[in-house]
Amino acid sequence: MAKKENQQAADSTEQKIFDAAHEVFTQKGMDGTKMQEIADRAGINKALLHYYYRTKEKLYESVARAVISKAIPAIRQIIESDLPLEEKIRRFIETYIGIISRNPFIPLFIISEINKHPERFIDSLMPKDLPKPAFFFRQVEDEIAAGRIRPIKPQHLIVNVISLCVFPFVGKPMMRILLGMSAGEMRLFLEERKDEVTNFVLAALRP
Amino acid sequence: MAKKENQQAADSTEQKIFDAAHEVFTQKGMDGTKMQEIADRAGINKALLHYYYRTKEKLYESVARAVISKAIPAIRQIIESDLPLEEKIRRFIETYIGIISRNPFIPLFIISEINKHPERFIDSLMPKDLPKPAFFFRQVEDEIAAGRIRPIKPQHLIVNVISLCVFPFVGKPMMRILLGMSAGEMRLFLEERKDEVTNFVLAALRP
DNA sequence: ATAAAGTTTAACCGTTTGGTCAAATCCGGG
DNA sequence: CCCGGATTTGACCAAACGGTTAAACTTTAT
Repeated sequence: MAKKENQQAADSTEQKIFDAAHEVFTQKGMDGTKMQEIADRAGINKALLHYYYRTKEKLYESVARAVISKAIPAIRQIIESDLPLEEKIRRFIETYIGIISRNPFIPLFIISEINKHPERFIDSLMPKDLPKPAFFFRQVEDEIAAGRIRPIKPQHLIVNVISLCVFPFVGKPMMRILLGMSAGEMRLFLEERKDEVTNFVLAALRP
Repeated sequence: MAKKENQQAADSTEQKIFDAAHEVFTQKGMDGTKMQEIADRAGINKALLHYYYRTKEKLYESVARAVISKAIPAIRQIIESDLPLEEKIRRFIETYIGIISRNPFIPLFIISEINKHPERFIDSLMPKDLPKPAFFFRQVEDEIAAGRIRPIKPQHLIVNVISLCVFPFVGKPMMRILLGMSAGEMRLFLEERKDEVTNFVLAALRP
């Protein structure tokens, strides 16, 4: 009982650090983040960062792993499921946009990380359980062969769908400027994305 | 004549600094770039960075302005031209993907900058001559009214086109992992994007 | 109650960083 | 050649930065 409370207290400091680091790293990246800032945000002494996480690098990797793993399982389940293709595409779009809406830092963080430190991403951050799109590709090809969708390379299709889901969130500030929208208008616009992307993709696939 | 040579020598040091800064800033961002590194890359004494550009911030802004302005004029000309809609979309895709292919750092740089420092972007880096999409929007609406394309909100259309053009380049390392491609295969894949995006968009617009 | 283990603190460390400054050097014109 | 302006150099600066350390404090186990 007393041991359990202590465990929670230890978890609490470690968790405080993690949460603060999560906020600052996702906002300012690795280089722009100072350890003192994380400590300030967590309301603790900076030395504790090293007590619990040893180095800045390791703290960053912990956060990065958590960020990266936030999206993978649900996406993987859909990609590898045996739902009919159209239903799969609908589900993918709905799920992916849902996840990104609730965690808008994810795409930019991952993209930034993988572009700046490809080796680190591949060597230690990349999840082992990435979705395998082979079944999806076969589905696309079967639908093409059956004449139910127009011919398209499956690789391009999946890249198109991902692009349409992700980029408006990544490029949101710029889209907003280009479209001359207020913050409220932009929020509404992004809420429409699920339907708009689904309709666009399915329309593009008509034979 | 002799004065001209001196002018060129001055330009040469300033240009050397700019070119080196361009390389390092676009790769490592503002926070990850050290002034000594730029000086090393330019083969000059670090104090010259301050002689010519005063501060790191000003040097960064010079580079950022150049990066941002690389894409705008050609894009703007197309968006605001009175080409027929289908031709406009073809031209836009071809031009935009062409620019990004030759300058793959542009999207990530701009996205990173605008997400990390929106005020700086809006206050001092944003070009005054951004494309105004109003005419494009009217064209889309006219084509819908005439039954030549299927109904779609013009704002979503332009965001879709931009997303399809840009994101595969921004997310290239991740796409490559997902698709299990070699570097050579990925290059070929990106070369196909012009046609694939054009076909996809035009297919999506069929009535 | 006591000792051991765990956690926290605050001062400190060496290195790095953007920037400064005065002297040296270069250049062009008279 | 001399002079003044422009450019370059190399040493230096203070602050920032990730990290260390030993002592103090807290918690746990006996």
